[in-house]
Amino acid sequence: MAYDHTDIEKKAREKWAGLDLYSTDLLDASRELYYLLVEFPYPSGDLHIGHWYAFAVTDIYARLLRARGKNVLFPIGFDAFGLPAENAAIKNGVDPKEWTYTNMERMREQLATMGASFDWSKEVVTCDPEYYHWTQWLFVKLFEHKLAERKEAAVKWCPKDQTVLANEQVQDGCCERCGTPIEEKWLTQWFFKITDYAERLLDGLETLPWRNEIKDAQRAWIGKSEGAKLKFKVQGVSDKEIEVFTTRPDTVFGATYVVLAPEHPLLSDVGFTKSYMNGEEVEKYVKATTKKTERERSENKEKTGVKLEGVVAINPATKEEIPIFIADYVLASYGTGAVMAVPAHDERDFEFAQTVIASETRSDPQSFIKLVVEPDLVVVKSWGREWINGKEISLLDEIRAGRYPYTGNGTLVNSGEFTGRNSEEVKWDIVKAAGGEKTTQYRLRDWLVSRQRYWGCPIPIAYNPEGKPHAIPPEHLPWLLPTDVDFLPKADPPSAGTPSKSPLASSKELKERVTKIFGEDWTPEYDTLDTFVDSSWYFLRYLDPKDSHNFSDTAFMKKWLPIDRYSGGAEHTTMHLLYSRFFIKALYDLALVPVDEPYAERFNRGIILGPDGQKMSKSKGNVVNPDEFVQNYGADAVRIYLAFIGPYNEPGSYPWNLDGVAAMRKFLERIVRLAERAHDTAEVPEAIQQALARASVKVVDDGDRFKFNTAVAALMILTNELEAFPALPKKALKQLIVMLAPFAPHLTEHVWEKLGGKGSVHQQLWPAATLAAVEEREVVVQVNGKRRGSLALATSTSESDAVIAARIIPAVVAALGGKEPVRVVYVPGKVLNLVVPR
RNA sequence: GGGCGAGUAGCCGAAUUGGUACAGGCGCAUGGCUUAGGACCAUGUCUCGCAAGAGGUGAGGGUUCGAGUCCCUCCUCGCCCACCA
Repeated sequence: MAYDHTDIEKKAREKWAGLDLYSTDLLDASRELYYLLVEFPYPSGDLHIGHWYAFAVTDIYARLLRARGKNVLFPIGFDAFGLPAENAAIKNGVDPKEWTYTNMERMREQLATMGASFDWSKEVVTCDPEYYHWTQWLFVKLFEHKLAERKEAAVKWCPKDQTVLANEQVQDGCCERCGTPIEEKWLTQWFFKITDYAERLLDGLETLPWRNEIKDAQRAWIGKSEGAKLKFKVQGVSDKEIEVFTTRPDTVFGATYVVLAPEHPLLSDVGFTKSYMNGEEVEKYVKATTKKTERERSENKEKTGVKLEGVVAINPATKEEIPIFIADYVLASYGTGAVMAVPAHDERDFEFAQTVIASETRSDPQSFIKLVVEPDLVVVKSWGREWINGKEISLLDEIRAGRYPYTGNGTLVNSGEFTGRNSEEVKWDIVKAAGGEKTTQYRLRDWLVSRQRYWGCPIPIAYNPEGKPHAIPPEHLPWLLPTDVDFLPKADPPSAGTPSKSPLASSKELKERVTKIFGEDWTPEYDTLDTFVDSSWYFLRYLDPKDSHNFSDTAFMKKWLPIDRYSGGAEHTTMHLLYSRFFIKALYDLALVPVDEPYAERFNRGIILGPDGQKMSKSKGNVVNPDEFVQNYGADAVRIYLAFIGPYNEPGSYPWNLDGVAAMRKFLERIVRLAERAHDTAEVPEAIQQALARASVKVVDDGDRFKFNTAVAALMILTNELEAFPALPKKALKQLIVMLAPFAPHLTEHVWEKLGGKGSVHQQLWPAATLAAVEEREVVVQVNGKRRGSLALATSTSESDAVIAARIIPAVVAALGGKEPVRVVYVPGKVLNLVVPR
């Protein structure tokens, strides 16, 4: 029986299609329901190794679950809006829609060659009006409940893609998509109020059984910090005050100046700007910093800033007059965009005092360093010595001399009535005394969802003549993406208050549509939605993608949610995963979905490296093309290899071994040969039954843990064991084939037929594992923890009987050296340790 | 700089709760079969040792009858965040 994989795979797929094997009957509750989700792909055009790793391996689990009698929903679709389609349009003049749909067609065919058992009848395509109709409907719901709102804020801008980006989409100060250094702008944009849910997003993590890496990454991203808002009155301009956020209000007595971010709103407040004399210099600095990319701002270690001349703020604790600066080390987008500077107790403020203050005020920077917290002597004792400038000096002396910022807690000094108290203990009393209020800040920013791009879901909003946004009424949804549009991005970035330069602004049809519905002087929203909005709810739509009355079916949602297991990439931890958790929580509050966490389990898979152990990249020339291997060795060999390459339950990185797929091919060929010599014997020998049962249990356990590497190893061991039997019953071999079927769906279908199996191998139930209660197990006998022999003992053997048996072993007798054990440690079935005095 | 994770053979990796360290695969070696084979089969493959045995999971220490697994210090690598007040 030759193994012609091309022919075998083609025939197997035709057979499955004929039997309609993978359509899920959502109403069939006679079996246990299981919703297995894998992140849907972007239709980039070609299936690469990452796609195979994502879909083929998750498919193994879908098939395992079905074999175990579960009613499995394993859907697929396309995250089809997005920048690459539009960029292709700009570059090659093709219609983004055509580009996208052509790619999807190709990818459907390619996905089929994997042997993936997706239920295509529930396919979801986010750029179909039937889908984005409901994205828009959900947007309107959020808008009506003030969870979607327009506001002015410091936002990230990509000068190449000509669009704003969400905070999460900036990596290393660069645009996630194109790598261009991003700029910060102050703009009016649409936001989802994810910060309202910060606390609940944190709470929800407590009960989720996800791996800690994922939960910790989300916690870090949300970045909760407890602190206080304090108000610094501006002297001379009575109604102005500068509000700062600090996590260390206990150091307020040491605040010797205040710093505003260059984008701080006060700097565009006429009442305030006329209060200082060096307006020109300030404006120059502001302009210079806003021009800088975020990367330039953070890479430049040297701090810069300008003092506002002729105006001072009042420290609310000391009532002293202190200078005001602007400096770009203060972020406009965090806290209040202003900080109180305590150079004695904050490294950044200390550095600023050493450099900028020295040059800006012509006074001794030391006069700004006011010690208010002294390290407790206990602390100093344990780490109190440091080498500074090559000399060993008491750190306490350095701190007292103002030559070293001390950022820990300790005893307050120079702090009025609080002097002598513990800084941590009186922190909140100081807030009260200074007239401030306790607040919690989050690193998480509201989710910016507007994009100045064409190929996205149109935001279903129109503006009245006063510029107030109104939702497009439901009867006009889907709010279609116009086609009479010039995609080319406009050169100038938008600025606050100016009309949008988005591609949609060039559509006459869109404007006419708005005029017709709302009247003259009304204008459409020209921005489109971030594609992460599309993907925040797609898994709800899978339940009934053709429903034209609802975004999803309530009865189905009650049955099938939450998703049992979600398989995806680690790169989505702080983006998609966080966004969709927020989205579901918001919809839960609006009573639209029955659960407030979407995913019961989440598994982040790893990545496949090139054969050289480096990340695959065209420039390194180490890209592995899966098609080549599929052609030479078959899809099944590639599937098994990917399952075998490493544990799927942790986001490690695994180098592609050039001989690996060939090895799996050899394994499959051994299976074929094994099938050829199987007999119609009626009885399956006990030893074979046990080998089958061991594999059956192991594969199920490992599968549930997403450890397909050891599951494959178990099947290899089983194959080795079966090969050793001269007479192989077909019955036994069929069980091996059923267990191998999830991994190698095509070949096993072929072999199943050859063995005379009925129907499809994929309709067979998992072999019941009747592991004989093993009476005897090998027990290791140790003397003082050293292995001295072993015994085959029933698990029911008592400790004293075990000791008697052990004391007959010569090596044990020798090791005991005539001494009596003073202690015996006996773990039945595992170990017997005799402890003697040394 | 901060957070998280990981270091086991020539390579990828096994080792559910602390209980025989290195399963399975690759690679390599020897032999068989063969006109030949990069096919297939068999055997071997952590180190030292003829053997009995001893040592061995990045380094050092600790807890324990017993540590790859737990604790402390350090080193290296990876990922994420990064002037977040």
